[in-house]
Amino acid sequence: MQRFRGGFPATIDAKGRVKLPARLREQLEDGYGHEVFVCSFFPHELRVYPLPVWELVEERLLSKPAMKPALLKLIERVNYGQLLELDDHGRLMVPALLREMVAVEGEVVVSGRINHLAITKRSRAASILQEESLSDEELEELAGLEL
Amino acid sequence: MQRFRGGFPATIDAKGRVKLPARLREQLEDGYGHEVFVCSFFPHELRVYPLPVWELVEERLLSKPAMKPALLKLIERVNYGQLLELDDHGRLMVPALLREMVAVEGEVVVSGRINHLAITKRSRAASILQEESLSDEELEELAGLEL
DNA sequence: CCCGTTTCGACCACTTCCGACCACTCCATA
DNA sequence: TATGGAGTGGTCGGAAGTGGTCGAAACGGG
Repeated sequence: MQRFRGGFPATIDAKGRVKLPARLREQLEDGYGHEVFVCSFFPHELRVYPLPVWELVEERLLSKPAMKPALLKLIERVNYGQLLELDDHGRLMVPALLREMVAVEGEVVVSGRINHLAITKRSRAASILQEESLSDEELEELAGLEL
Repeated sequence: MQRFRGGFPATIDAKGRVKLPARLREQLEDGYGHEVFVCSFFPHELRVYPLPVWELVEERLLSKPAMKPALLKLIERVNYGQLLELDDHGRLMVPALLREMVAVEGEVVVSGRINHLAITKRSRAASILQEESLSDEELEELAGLEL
């Protein structure tokens, strides 16, 4: 199974178009075709799932027996997602509704996350990478991971 | 399993290219080929993993059951990494995004760290080597190590 | 129902970037 | 001094990214 890896810069223009970086687009189109499902789990990012992958994720979401509040919130968000196609330049046209709900526009980073792509504001990525080192407790957690 | 050992000077030129020191490059290419994954765990350094090694590390990172905050931060950082190839001179082209986000440029040190290479600013390496002696507590920790 | 406004997909043109290639210097060794 | 490996710097063309126009379709109000 093809894994998405790597973070690349991109921009969302005034019309809401995002050009997926070539490296990620290759991985996407070779493995799954050019249909994707775009949605948001969290306010700071958009997620782009290849359609076949999304169908599995959706299955898993809906099959959960107990409708815990967190799950309900998630499903409500997902319902505002969109099934989209890449145009011939590999661009996604993100509908106005999604753009409004998720505050991503202008300079963004598109990053591979194993089974989907994430679109986040570049400023957010920068602040995460530049964040000062982890606390002692956090370092403790990572001990034994053999990184 | 090939272990990386040794610290060597290198420079990152204006285009973001780093020539891996020959000694380390031999160890890398002989053992694993010329595909690498470059990412940042901490703001002051880049890490270069041979692809086969990275796949193991990634597995270990993702398989941790409890998503502790420190782990989440780490994974988010890793998502901005890049899959790269060495050019025919053994140089890595570090993408602008990573260069911006991790403050490494100009004079650096490339050092072997068992299973990966680290790229840090040379000034940082220098200050560590010149650092004043350890505190009493720190010396205490080291007792019995037979160094 | 009709028309003005908005939205979106297709198409086109320009700019930027980066990866491949080449040229040169600096040492160490013979 | 000749030679080869290592490190450094630059160029150049094709690919990738960016920005715009135009027309069809969708929508809402009168």
